[in-house]
Amino acid sequence: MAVTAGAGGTRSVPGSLGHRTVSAAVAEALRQRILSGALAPGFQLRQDALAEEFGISRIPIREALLQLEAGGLVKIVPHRGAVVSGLSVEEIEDVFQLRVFLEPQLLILSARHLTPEDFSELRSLRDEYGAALKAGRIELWGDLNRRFHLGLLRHAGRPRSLSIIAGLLQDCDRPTRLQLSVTGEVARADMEHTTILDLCEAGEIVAAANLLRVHVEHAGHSLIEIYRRSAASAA
Amino acid sequence: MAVTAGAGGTRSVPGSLGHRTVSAAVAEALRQRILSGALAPGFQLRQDALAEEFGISRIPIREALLQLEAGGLVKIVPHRGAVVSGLSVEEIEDVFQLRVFLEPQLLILSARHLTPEDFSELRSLRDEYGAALKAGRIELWGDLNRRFHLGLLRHAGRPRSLSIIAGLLQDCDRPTRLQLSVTGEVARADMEHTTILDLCEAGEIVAAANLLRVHVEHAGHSLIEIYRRSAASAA
DNA sequence: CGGGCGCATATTGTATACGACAGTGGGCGT
DNA sequence: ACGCCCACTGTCGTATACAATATGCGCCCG
Repeated sequence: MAVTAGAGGTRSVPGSLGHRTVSAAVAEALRQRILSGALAPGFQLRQDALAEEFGISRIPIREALLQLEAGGLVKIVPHRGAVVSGLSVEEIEDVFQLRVFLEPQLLILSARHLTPEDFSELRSLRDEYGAALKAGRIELWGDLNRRFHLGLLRHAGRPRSLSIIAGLLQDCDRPTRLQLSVTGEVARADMEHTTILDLCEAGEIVAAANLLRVHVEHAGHSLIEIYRRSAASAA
Repeated sequence: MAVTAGAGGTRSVPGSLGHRTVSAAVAEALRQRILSGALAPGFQLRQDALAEEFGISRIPIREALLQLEAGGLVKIVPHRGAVVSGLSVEEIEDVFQLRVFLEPQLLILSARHLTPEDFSELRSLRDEYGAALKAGRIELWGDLNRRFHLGLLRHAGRPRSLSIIAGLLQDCDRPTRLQLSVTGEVARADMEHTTILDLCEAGEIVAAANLLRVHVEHAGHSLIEIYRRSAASAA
């Protein structure tokens, strides 16, 4: 369909991109905007405006918003529209506490089943992460971090836990990115990732799990510390 | 809207019900059907058929399906429709391990903040539960159990954990209901609920948390035991 | 002069209609 | 005879059009 509408004007729906449906593409685009902070928490998303901007009708917009609501990125109130949802300090603390408990546990289950291919993939993710760090490509950081963590835990045989962690990682990502002047933290994370990987490959699974726990704990404390100072936004 | 279409036939959308939109009502109706087992895992949901059955157009159906996919009840494949998703034994084990881990922890945080009103509400839920048990109203069981558990944990100050547990409880519900000839288990659960409530009210928080852990553990083991025997369905 | 009611408007929710994709069966070529 | 290509069919995805609902403002009444 897409490109018949020359009328639409200024737009850029990446139908060319790998997505199979327009609504999925829009969902992805909006997700990026929200995670990147371009759309601040509390911002109201109006269907008409989005539809016009993307040069499409409101139906795919609505379905995209539904998908985002599933991921907790927006909140939809019937007849009143969708607003970008933010996380309170309380919620962030909760998210990190869950990660601290769940991730090491899964790593212990998963580590012994990591294959050489897994290690190679994880190393390449870590390399990309380091490269993104050096290049200052902040917008890549969250996704790479997420894929790294999930890759580590992939073989734990706990599918539900894994999908929960995926959600937690995504929710960590946004507030983290907002206060990302702390590149020191990211560099530290990079080093810790490497060490965790080495420990896993060496069979030092418990040590790896402990380091992972510390790694997440530290990231959480650091983020909450920063978050508390700029006590402005609310949910 | 709705009722202009007398043509539809077997109408059942309860617009009278508290729902504010049709799609939400449809989502709820389908959720009930799936959780009650009326729609078996693997069943393909065709939008046309559902639209005709409810006497509405496909749009609210689509949005309802999106919402269900968010809750993990169905899986949507682009251009190929939605199928009811089932849980593998592996997933059920995971769900119960998560509950065993999370619920006692939250109870310890929540118990001391339960108000007299909370206790009164929880007792009345427990009473309803017992009444449903005696009356054999199986379809009420899951919802009451869910509300009871969530009510206990309400004041833990861990919003994200709470919503995760809500999802876990929902996912427990369906497989549990399928094999519900084990009324003995339900009766046992009823007694344990009462004891947990008493312990909380008496301030024996740790004891309550321990009993809650045992309660969930037992329910999990029992369900998995049964589930393994009738090893038929898959995800 | 203040408070409650009703209309106007903006936005969302739903219906209908059309175009597009995946799966399938028959016809054709080799 | 076997395999490939093409048109067909069923279903989904999206566009357009209409109806319903929430909000803000002005007006009437107390």
